[in-house]
Amino acid sequence: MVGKLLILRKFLPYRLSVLSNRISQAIADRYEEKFSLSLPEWRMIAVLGEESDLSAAEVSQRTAMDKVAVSRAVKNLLATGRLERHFSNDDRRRSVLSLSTKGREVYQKVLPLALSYEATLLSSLSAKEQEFLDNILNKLDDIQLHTL
Amino acid sequence: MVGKLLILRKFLPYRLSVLSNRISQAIADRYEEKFSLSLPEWRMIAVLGEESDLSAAEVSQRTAMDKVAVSRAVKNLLATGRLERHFSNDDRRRSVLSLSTKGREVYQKVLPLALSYEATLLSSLSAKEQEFLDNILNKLDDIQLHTL
DNA sequence: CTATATTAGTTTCATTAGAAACTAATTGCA
DNA sequence: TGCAATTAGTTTCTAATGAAACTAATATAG
Repeated sequence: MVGKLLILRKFLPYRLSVLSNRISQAIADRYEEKFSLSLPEWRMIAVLGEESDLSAAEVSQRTAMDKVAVSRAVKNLLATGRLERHFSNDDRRRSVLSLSTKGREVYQKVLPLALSYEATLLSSLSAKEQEFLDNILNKLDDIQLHTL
Repeated sequence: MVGKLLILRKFLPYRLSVLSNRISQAIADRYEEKFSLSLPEWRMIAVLGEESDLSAAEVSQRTAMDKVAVSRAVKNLLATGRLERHFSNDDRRRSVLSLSTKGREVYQKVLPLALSYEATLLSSLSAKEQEFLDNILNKLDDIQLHTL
């Protein structure tokens, strides 16, 4: 009986982790260097650039960040004047978040950087590979890991 | 002139990050719960299960963990009796690491869990998609991010 | 040789991230 | 009403992470 092997560098979870960390780190370094923006802060700017007047919980849902991370990003972005916050009249616990003029400027500057970053990644892939990748990621996203 | 959009949930670096974090977290939870093994410790066990008598630097290279992470994993695995260490006679700075009997037992138990985990992920993909994914990851790995 | 530079690995220190506890506002129900 | 349960968001406390400083061994230049 031959034992099964696990070659770490071919193991899918490991490969995804190493690749993703390398990419995230490279991006985070750039945002930090050029805009003094952490990755959570950048994500927050990204979603609010797409859609305004979200609550912290809605930002949390759209960015996959937990509420603590969102709370800290809000705090920092408010402190640096890139975010505006007021509170809902319906429910005065709910924050209503939007980018300030300064925040929109940052968004407009970071946007091309982010898109060109992604374009560089995708440029190594054929059109067909890009299409496959999109489908593959969708399928992997759907797996219910807790049932394992 | 129409501004470009960045929809976070379709942005490749973001998708990879969320997927990878979800998978890594699920795996880490299992290893922790069943074997009191952190993910860095598990990675170390995985490479030493494949190949014995590596130095810390060699483990670092094979696991993509930095030397501090390796040093801590060594410390913990020694403390729990799952690792053996001696030092090279050629160069008494270099550690020579291998799994203890107990460490090999852990390896043999975790191995099927890891493989079935991966199998679950892959089972959502067709054979063709699996092949594409392998190639795609190889290509993405080769991109030199620092030149951006 | 021997003094300086380099290398392997560890420790320390500062930052980050997450879990749990907390505050304040709202809802539901007796 | 009014009191318990829930929800939104914040703060606090602890653990994980990485950079930089450190120790010990080896290699190299004079």
